[in-house]
Amino acid sequence: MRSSGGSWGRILGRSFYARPTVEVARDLLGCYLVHGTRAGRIVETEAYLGLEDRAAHASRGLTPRTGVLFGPPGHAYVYLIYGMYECLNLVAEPAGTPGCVLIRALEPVAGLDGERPVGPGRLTRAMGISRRHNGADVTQGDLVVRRPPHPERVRIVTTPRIGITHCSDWPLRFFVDGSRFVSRVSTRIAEISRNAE
DNA sequence: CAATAGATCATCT
DNA sequence: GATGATCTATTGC
Repeated sequence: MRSSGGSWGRILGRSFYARPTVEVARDLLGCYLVHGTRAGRIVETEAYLGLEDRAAHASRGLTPRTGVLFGPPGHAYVYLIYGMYECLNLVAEPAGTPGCVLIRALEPVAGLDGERPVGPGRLTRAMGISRRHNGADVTQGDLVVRRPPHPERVRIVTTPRIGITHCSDWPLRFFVDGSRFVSRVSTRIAEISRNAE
């Protein structure tokens, strides 16, 4: 696999991420998360916004931890949750504006050796992603996202986000309709629509 | 099935 | 010192 013509498509560049967080979250569905020889197809995401979104880390403002969220788009934000699991986010919006997309579930594609990359804490474990990737540029290097040459046209289901206490009604969770690899399907559905590809 | 408890620690108050 | 964008095992119906 070469960087331009690999079987998993072209690497998503900075401009893909420098857009409204919700757009990025929806458009990431169907793309491939690739770390070394491991790869998975993104089938579930959540958008986390800025100061107005009390569920987002960025709502606390600029702190040592949240610095990446206020930085340039196309970087990884990885943090430890519940002392035990690590969550992978991709920073969106232009530099200076916070916003990120939590990757919640992957469909296994390569190198995962039977581990089910479903759920934010499990997929990082399966993909070998950890806090060492915090701040890493995902438009180049060993951790990247690729868009397939001919993306499958899918239905996108929109629901409230999972596992949060604030803003728990905001419809900011997106998943590929019908995928077996979604963390929880039985949530009340806000909307079903189609993606652009 | 659904509901609950426990593990475990960086971050912020 | 409390909290939390989780997961697993266990209990209870």
